[in-house]
Amino acid sequence: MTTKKSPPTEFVPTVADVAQHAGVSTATVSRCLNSPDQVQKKTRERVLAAVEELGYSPNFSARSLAAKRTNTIGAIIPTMDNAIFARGLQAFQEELGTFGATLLVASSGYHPDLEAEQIRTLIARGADGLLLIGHHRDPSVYEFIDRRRVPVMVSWAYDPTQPKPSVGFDNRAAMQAMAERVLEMGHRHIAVISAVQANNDRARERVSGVRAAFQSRGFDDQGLIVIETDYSIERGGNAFSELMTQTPRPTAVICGNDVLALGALQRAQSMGMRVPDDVSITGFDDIELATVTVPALTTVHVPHRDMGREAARRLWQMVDGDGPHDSLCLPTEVRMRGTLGPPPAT
Amino acid sequence: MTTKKSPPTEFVPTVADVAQHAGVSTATVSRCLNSPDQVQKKTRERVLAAVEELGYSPNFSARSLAAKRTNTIGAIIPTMDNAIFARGLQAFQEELGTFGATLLVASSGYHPDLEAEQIRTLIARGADGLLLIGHHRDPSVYEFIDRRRVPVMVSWAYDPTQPKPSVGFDNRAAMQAMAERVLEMGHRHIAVISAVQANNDRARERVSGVRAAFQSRGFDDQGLIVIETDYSIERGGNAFSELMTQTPRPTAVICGNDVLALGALQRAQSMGMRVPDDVSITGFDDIELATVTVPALTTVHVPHRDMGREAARRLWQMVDGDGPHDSLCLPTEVRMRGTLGPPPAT
DNA sequence: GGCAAGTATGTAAGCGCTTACATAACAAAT
DNA sequence: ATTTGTTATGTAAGCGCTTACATACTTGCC
Repeated sequence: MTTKKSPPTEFVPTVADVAQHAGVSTATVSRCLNSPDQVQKKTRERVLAAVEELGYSPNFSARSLAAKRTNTIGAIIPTMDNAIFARGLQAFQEELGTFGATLLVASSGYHPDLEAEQIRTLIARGADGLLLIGHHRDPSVYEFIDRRRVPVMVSWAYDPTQPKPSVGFDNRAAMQAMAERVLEMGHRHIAVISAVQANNDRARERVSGVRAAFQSRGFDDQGLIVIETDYSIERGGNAFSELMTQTPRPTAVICGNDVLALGALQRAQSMGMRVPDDVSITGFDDIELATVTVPALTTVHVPHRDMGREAARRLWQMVDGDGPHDSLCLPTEVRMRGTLGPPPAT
Repeated sequence: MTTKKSPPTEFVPTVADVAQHAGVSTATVSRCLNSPDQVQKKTRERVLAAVEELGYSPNFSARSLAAKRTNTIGAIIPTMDNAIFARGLQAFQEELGTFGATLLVASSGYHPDLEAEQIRTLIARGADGLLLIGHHRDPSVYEFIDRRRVPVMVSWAYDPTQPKPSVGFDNRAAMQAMAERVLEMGHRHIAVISAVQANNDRARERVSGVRAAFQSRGFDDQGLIVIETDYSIERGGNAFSELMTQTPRPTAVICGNDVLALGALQRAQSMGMRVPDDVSITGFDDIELATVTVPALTTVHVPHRDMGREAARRLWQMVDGDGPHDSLCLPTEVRMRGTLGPPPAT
């Protein structure tokens, strides 16, 4: 039940009210709020007192309309469902906060069309800059963005040959390192559970990293089984089940991310298989959950927080008018934990 | 490296451009976009063609400034870190989408001051309505909200005696049902790992639900141990460790949510305890992970999606000017899975 | 044919803010 | 005392849109 206890009379103060209250012009009030050192200390204090007293807070729409600037950054991530992007985005947001900028997040569900629409929406909403995940998208999308002169930062990927700057990591090299560890353990029957590679350059790079490992170690990658599936715990489990019906049965399953790996691990256990004795499983991302499973997940650690922070810094510099920026590649690292071991003796 | 391939000349069309292009006035263009049936079919088609051709999309700031409406709903959740709010919020967002509204999300980190600030920010940004988690907050916050005449919907809680309408569930009754099951299993030494109860009415209600269960079953709740901690897997684990040092050692640990329970479960296992043979553990929320642990988590299922959807519908009705709304209480349900069993024979 | 009652479109006044430019106030230099 | 330069504040023109009101055009009916 809503008790409509007669609310206090609606009065939302505007600059004009503050100006009158402080005995100055609206311009001075505006300056007090936006570039305080342009106004004399004494005046400033008077204005700020008026602001306080009236409970004034500037109207965002009016401000953005006049200033042609929203102090808002848009980010479009593939999904909020799992924790993969959470930590990096959190750091991104925190860093933006130190510049007085706000973050607007949208998720595309790994769907290119939806992503394009979200980009349009965020730009229409006046986003001063955009954070996008991965380089791959339709050229028309980039055309639209360039037309509106909106700075873009790409993250969760690193490719200096692409037109947009990125702060990320080398998905291919990272996965190659992981796959090499798997090969070194003695595994020869290896399978990959990957995200759908179409429209996802990170997934493609990771699979190609596995192949690169085979080559670098002098093996043939013809026999490598790759299953593509959506990211979810259950899908990971299903893919794992499918893999276990193959002959020869893979002794190691390399997963495109931790969520998939979690699903595989859980399925293995509920199938009565011991990990890593009967089968090895590896992940990618090193989300919090990876340390909590039993055994803990062997995975590729990604410096999510550093990545988010640095992406925010550089993107904001671009927004603030500084010239184009170089890309930055952050180091990843294989975290050996409990799910990778030598193949079974058989 | 950023290749600044000379971008196409910047030209962002405005209503005036579209109007001229279609040979009508700006008012007509505006009407075409906002209330299409007010304009004749023939004219409308002409205008829409111009819109298409110029790639026009209305400036959000200008539109909100003029219309005094943003079609934006703000939501402030305690945390994005774990999955607890993800599903409900997703449904909330989807439902809003069907009304043409957008969602702005902020997180407060369970901190009342931060939450108050976020509320101010969202209102300054012109949010037409607000989704808040739980009823409890400082009266001055509600005063501010009422002054601005911003409709508020409370969720993840249900209390029809509170001034703001809510769409949620009865935290107390839900937890009472769970605790009764635990008691029925024969447990007498029971501990609770709760979120910090200060400023969190949901946590308080849940603990009080456990006590209510003791009473309803004719037991004394004096011996009930309650540990408060932040929500995180690790904190849950630490709390669990601490509980296991108590004498008599609890045979069942009721957790305030699934994340805490997950931490407890994992810690139990890494301590070499068998669940539920040596100790029972229960959760709350039924997030995806709860079904994936081994054994799967016995927990309280909350209809997150229904809750989100219904909250969106009702909040939007309030925004659209319909009168005050009743609160809605959704049913919860104890999901018996693998982590609750009878106490050990000893 | 003329009038009332619609219906479709145009005109123009803001919405609340920022900011280029104008002005005022003052200090330093002549 | 006048000029010049510097700094602090004021004036007012928009930013791109919506919408109340005015106007023009239909149509139906006596």
